[in-house]
Amino acid sequence: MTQPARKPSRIQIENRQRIRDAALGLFATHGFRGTTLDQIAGACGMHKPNLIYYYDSKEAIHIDLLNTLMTEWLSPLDAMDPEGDPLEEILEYIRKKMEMSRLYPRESRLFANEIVQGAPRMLPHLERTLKPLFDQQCKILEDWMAAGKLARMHPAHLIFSIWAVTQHYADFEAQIAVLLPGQDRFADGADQFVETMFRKLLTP
Amino acid sequence: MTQPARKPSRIQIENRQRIRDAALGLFATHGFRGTTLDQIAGACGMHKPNLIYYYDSKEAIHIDLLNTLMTEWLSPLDAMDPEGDPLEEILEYIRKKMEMSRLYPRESRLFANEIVQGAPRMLPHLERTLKPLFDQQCKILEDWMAAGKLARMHPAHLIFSIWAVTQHYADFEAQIAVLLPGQDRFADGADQFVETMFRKLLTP
DNA sequence: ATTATCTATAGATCTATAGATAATGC
DNA sequence: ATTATCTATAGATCTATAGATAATGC
Repeated sequence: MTQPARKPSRIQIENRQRIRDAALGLFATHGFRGTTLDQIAGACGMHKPNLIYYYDSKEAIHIDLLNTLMTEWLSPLDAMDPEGDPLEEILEYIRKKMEMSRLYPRESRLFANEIVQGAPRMLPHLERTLKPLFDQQCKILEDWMAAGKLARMHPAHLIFSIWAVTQHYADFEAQIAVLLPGQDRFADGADQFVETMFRKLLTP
Repeated sequence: MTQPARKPSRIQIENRQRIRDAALGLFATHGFRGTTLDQIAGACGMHKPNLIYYYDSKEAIHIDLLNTLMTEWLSPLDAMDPEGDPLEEILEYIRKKMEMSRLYPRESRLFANEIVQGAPRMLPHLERTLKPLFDQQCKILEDWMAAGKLARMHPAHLIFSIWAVTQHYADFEAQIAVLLPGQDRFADGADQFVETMFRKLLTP
């Protein structure tokens, strides 16, 4: 209710962005309940009540983050072209997913947190937005397989395995850092491994 | 300090078990900070101060859970036999990991929560216990590959991909339930998909 | 006697608000 | 005038303790 109603000013937009940026890192690392307004305020150099001036509540920040996440997260899946070369289309999708793990690990972990905890705030979003896109992509994969252009397998589980492997590098980074110490996790052949793996798997 | 010092009685052992069982589900779903002593007490039918009678603090419950988790989580990795048939050893390991996702999703999610959040309480454990075992298993895989019994690939990333794919079914169950509704996620070919996938990948 | 349970609550922490003060835009 | 920032704090929630009461074991 404290939230401004009219067209947002430049300062409004900038400050809301600053808040989201600070909150993203904290929610991703400590979860929703594990993050306090004090921490967010500290991270973006604002005072606590100022956050509530820009967002109705702590939850409103979280929901705003999840909403923008959902659209950004889906964009590469959207891009698979039924007319393109099947293997290259999928490998390009996988490359994009790996790039997202590298560039946006906070986003990946925020999403992981939300889903591991049963997707309390995102279930409707998954139903309405992800599900149709997912079904459509499964259909494309099935057609490619039926046409003998890809090895036959369960398309849904194929997508799950792509998500699992690519997101693992962002979500389990703390574990990987222990097991492959002193190396850039990505430069060290993760991309190459993943690409080779799926190429072999998908080749008929 | 309230915690009993001497040999634990049967009731001690039982009640501590009840507490752990209740706390496991809650920590796995809501995270450490997202879970309250009230909730744990409610879930195991005890009074709040009674929990502190059996455990020094909320954190002590969490740490106890992570400790037991660490040993149980590692046992299947331990079981790969350098003398066995390479492909069958790995596939058997994968089957065990899938079974663990199916039977112990709470444990998998507790672990995922901890790692996604940077492993604040488990990093030393990972260093001391998981790392040596991991290096040893990488060595075994390398030897098998060098002997031409497995397709050549980066052994560490191979293990990561096995973990990622198998644990995904437990950790992202909420998402999978939306995308493959009305089906038993496991009966519906997940096991078969994963086994076929890695068999193809690993065959030289 | 010792071990376990229960009620009541202290003290810390956390979200959100009230309201005064400062900065900005017409 | 309107928008933004800041101090102080109310009220809720949460961990952990004190201490009285009940149950169990020798």
